[in-house]
Amino acid sequence: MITQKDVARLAGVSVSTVSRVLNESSLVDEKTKQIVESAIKKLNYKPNLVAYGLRAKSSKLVGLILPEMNHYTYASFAQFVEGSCMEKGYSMLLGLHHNECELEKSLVDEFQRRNVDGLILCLAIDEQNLSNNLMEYISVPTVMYERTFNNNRMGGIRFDNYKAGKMAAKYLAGLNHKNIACTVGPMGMHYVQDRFFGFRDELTVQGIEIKKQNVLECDFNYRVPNFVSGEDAARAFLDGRSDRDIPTAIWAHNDNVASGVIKELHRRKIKIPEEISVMGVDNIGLTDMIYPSLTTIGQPLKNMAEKSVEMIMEEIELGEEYKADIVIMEPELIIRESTGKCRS
Amino acid sequence: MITQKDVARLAGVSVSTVSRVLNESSLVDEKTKQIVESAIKKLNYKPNLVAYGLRAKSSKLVGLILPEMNHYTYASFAQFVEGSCMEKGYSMLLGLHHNECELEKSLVDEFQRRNVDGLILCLAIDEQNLSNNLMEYISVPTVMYERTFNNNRMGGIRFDNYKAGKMAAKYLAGLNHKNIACTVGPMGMHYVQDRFFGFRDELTVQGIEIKKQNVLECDFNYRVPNFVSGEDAARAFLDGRSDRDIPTAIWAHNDNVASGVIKELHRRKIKIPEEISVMGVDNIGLTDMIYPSLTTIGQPLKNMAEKSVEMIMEEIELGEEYKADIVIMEPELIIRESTGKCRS
DNA sequence: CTGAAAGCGCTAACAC
DNA sequence: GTGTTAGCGCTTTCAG
Repeated sequence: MITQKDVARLAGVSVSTVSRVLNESSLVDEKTKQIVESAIKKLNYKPNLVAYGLRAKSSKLVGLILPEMNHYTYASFAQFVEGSCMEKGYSMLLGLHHNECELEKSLVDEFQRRNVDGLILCLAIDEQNLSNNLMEYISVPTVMYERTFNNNRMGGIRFDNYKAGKMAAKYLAGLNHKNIACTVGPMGMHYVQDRFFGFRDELTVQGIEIKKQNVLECDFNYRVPNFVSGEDAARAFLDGRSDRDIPTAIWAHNDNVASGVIKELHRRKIKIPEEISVMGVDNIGLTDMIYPSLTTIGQPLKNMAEKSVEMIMEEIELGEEYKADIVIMEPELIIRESTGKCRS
Repeated sequence: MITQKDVARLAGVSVSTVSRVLNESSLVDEKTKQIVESAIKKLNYKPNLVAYGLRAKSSKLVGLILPEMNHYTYASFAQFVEGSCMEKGYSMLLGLHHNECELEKSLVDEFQRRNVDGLILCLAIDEQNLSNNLMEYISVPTVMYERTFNNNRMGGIRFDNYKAGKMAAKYLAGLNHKNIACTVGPMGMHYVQDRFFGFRDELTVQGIEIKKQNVLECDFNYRVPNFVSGEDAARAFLDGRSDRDIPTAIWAHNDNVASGVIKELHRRKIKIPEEISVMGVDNIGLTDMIYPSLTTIGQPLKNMAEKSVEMIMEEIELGEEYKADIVIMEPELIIRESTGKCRS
């Protein structure tokens, strides 16, 4: 390993001069600067970031903690976070907690022991369960992703799930659908609730009532893949019903579930969207790859990732002055082929 | 931040004693050990890993460098690598180079400056272009993922692409298909070549000749999504052909492309697999979510990830003694709904 | 068995 | 302007 010492020796100066050149603390003679710089180049010296971090008490490291990576939204979010960090001269540590609190805690610990400058965190559990527990462990600037809560100490960023639900309902109502079904995840999760309440409220505004048997809570327990829940849901909405009772539109609370719905409809040779319109939320990569391509409400993942990193940077900069804020990002209606006018 | 100093003060011992307790270098009296341990607990002291790393010249950090995260195989591989690292007490830095050599180089640089103990690297470019360039920059234990090459300095791990091609061909031939089409990526990439050569060679073994117009090189340039290439390919295999000329089976060189093929077939109301069988490679999450679910040749991503980390650990341990090895992992035939017996 | 001291590679006061 | 010195939090000789 080449160190400042080596450079200093070659250039015939002291290490602090080398340091000064590197940090552009202008108080260095142009001539010595040149000499040092050529020595740096000759030795191909690169400052060691561990030592820098120890001394400067800043690691230039951001820790990103997510549930998993097998899910498009997380993978994509991670990709954008990485990009933003890189751009700002930070590297990204990635940890996955698989929705296990123990793992989550040890990741937080580990990352803090690595002096991360900031943490972007998507909690394993609902905000209720956590507040007392994990919160005290965290002593670095943190942005909560997706599961936010107000503690005016940590920033948060999330998607406007309520509005997403409303947009979906409005769009389907605008296509003249009256008999509408939907899936929901476990209502314990805020974001799940929000999506559903938005959907229901907007239907009410539109003068549409959603029948109880047309709302299906999926067994969203991480043991059954989402799309299988979708297949089950489609079955529930179709089996043993008279034609009049069959919904003309199905809104799934996420795209994975929607893909399962579509799969089951294909299996039954039901035409999409001619007979039944299908819609999701998230705008994952899959939406364009299936037939028919899926109409959905998109999350602005890139913006959310960039904003998260910006918030972290701001928090790092301001320190105590920082005032925690929860940023809620706008959903976007993305119309593809899986939805159409109601024909009955 | 709580440091050893604080613990030492509280326990009434020296920092070196604290360090000894932490590192279990047994030469410490049971009684003082107890005192120190209770002080540690009381203060909730956690050793700082940056300082440890600087001193020990081991960061307990593995750097994973991949092209991107929007692709299922990479996301999944990353997930498994993270899990393996975690298990072994390592954290994972993640970097994405988006197939840009410049970015790749700066990631390697950056990670090395962070004293990563090892690197798992999926190159941005084909091995040819790189050897002179990047190789010299890398001075830590490295495992090449997916794009391997023999330089007996770095380990490598990849999927047996040739065999994957063979397995696909054998399976389709076994279903009695004779008129078979396939897609290929840019033949400059070894792994693309391997898949195709395996496919072609096995067809020859089976006494089947693949017509030139039934091999379509996709414009696999990262500007067009894979699945769009698949749609284009399907069109090319179908348009302006007499019924006799239309293939009864299409093998795509990856699952994303296969999904595009399926999409286009749906659009034309062609029954899968009754009229045309479709098959892919990789076994990405999508394969189960589309209709019909996709028969494919699976990569053992979990094994590959675990093996990569093991190789890194071995290399770290053995140092100069380490003998670089290229490990080639077995493909697995996964039969789903998109393929069936030839009916013509 | 334990404490004191040196040093990992770097930066920042403080002299000169 | 530049060199000297101290110190970030830790481990590891070396004495005792």
